[in-house]
Amino acid sequence: MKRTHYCAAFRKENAGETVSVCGWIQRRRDHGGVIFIDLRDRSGMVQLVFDPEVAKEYFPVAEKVRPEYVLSATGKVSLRPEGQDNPGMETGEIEIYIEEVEILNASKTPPFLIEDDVDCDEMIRLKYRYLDLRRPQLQKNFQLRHKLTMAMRGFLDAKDFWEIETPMLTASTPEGARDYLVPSRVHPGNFFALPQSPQLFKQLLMVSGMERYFQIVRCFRDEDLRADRQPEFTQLDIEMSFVDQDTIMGLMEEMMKKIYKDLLNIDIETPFLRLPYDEAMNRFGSDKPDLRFAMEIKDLSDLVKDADFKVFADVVKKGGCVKSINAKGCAKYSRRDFDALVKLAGVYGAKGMAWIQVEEDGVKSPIAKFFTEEQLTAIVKAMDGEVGDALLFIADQWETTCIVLGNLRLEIARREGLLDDDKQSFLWVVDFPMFEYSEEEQRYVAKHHPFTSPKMADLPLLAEAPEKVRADAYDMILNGVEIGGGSLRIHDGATQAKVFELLKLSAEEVESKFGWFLRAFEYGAPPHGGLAFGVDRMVMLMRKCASIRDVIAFPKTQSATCLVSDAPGAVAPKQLRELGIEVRLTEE
RNA sequence: GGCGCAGUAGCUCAGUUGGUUAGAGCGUCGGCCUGUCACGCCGAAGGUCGUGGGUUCGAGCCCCAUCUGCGUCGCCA
Repeated sequence: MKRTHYCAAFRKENAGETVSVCGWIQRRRDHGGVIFIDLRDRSGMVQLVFDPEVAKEYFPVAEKVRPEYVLSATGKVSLRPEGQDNPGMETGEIEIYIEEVEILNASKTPPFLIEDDVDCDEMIRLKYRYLDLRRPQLQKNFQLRHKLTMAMRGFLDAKDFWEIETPMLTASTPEGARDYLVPSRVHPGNFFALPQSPQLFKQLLMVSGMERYFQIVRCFRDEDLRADRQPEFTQLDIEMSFVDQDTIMGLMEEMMKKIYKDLLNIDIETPFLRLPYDEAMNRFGSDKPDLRFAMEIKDLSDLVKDADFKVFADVVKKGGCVKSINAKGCAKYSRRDFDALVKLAGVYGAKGMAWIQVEEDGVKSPIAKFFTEEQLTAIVKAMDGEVGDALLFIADQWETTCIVLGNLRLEIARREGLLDDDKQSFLWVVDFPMFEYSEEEQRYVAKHHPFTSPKMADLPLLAEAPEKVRADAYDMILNGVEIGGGSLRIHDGATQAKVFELLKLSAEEVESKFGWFLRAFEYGAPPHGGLAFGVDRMVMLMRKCASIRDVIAFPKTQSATCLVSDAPGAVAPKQLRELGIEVRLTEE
């Protein structure tokens, strides 16, 4: 078997060369006397010509082969006859007159065509993933993914980082996502957990004096899946000693700038905008705002608190707020459209949604009758409402109001085509709250993780007003997607103890769950911090993929199964006996 | 766990008010064809209508349950 070139390597300059190519048959066009075969490999396609006068003994081979057969072919690159160029093909100016061909393997008829525009049920694509992956679009996704991780390694190596591996079989820790567990045969009844992230180990590496660490690492979280969430996913995990927040963020901006330039030839502006969490929520209704478009949220509580509209007035009285967005040009929406938006608001917890359509002859609104002319004019003015706009209102507790409007803002943007795929809107969201109160658990829980450092300035608030304590935490956002996040870490035992106390973790619990980790901090832990990027999400954004499954070679379905291997599956009774495990399925 | 969409030939889909033998395009198979590139022409094969139950003289279609895939809320320190 010979191979001198990739299929897509040929241009008219190659005419006259004798070459050998290998690949899969894309399509065969049999004209009786002459047969054309499009041969595909990783690089693209080239047209092979079987002419009985050139290689008579191989003509029967060309008659026999079918799509996805694997061939090795040798022949002479030739300019195509006058007028026979195919401008839609990279190699459309030439073709290869085959002198010799070998069938390296036959193929069953594939269940679907191997083409970019296959319109095929994803279940079948996932079952035959190895065929789906032959499609050029998916191959490009993995080529870029490779280039991305290579670029990350190159950049970080140049900045004195060391790539160090951490355990996959590790300890289950409370807080955070549900763990994937691995039973121990040697210690029946005991379990490892697969890492949700290498968080604790990378901090130990800082105690170890590694100073600058990174790892491109698989992480596991046993939670429900989404279009951008898989139970196993890849992080670029980074940690540094002796740095402040600005140093970390500046370095990461430099990395993103280089990656986008080198891989996509896109220039991105640095430094990125730094938006405090409160401001992100107030102006955009999200802790990962999409800043490719404006449509900012405005607070109208003061304007409406004395109006006759009880719904608004009561919410404000109870400490909530009334906020609004201006959906430019959406006054044209039908009652049906507004009802759909109300329904959407309900999904995110709103009890209702009010709206005002600003029209030539005044405002039109189901709630107009509750307001005076002056009040309506003031509201429209406050929202910069012009004829043709629709103002959407939500009245609720602060967080709900923000989140609902944030999602309405995105929905309007989608409907109105405001989301430009070619725009890269990077920013940092900073100053996250350290804790949030969990109604379910009746206690405060860490919003990031319990090793995140509170802001020094907010330390006095730790005891009396934990919800007001901000953390030295930061998320990198691109086009409304959280692509990375991290924090400075607590490196002194006293602060860490206070945080655990606030999280209502008893000394015994802390000792049993984190004792092994905290002990390290008694031996001279340097100040340190870091962050982690979602590699899959970055590839998605760079390749404009709608699904994270398109950037993972063998992804799981929404119910966390693998359709290629049929995992998870039952195991032999012997395996369970060795592990001391008995399976008892509860019948519902 | 909740809400929503989908499941009919290998693939993508159509299928009327519940009524004889469930159709089309692509693909596949066979034949013809020396310049196609989604080649063309002629012919053929190919179906548990996701699964189970119910209503009915009769169900692809109506009802109930269930499975699978996708989206989403909860969840994801």
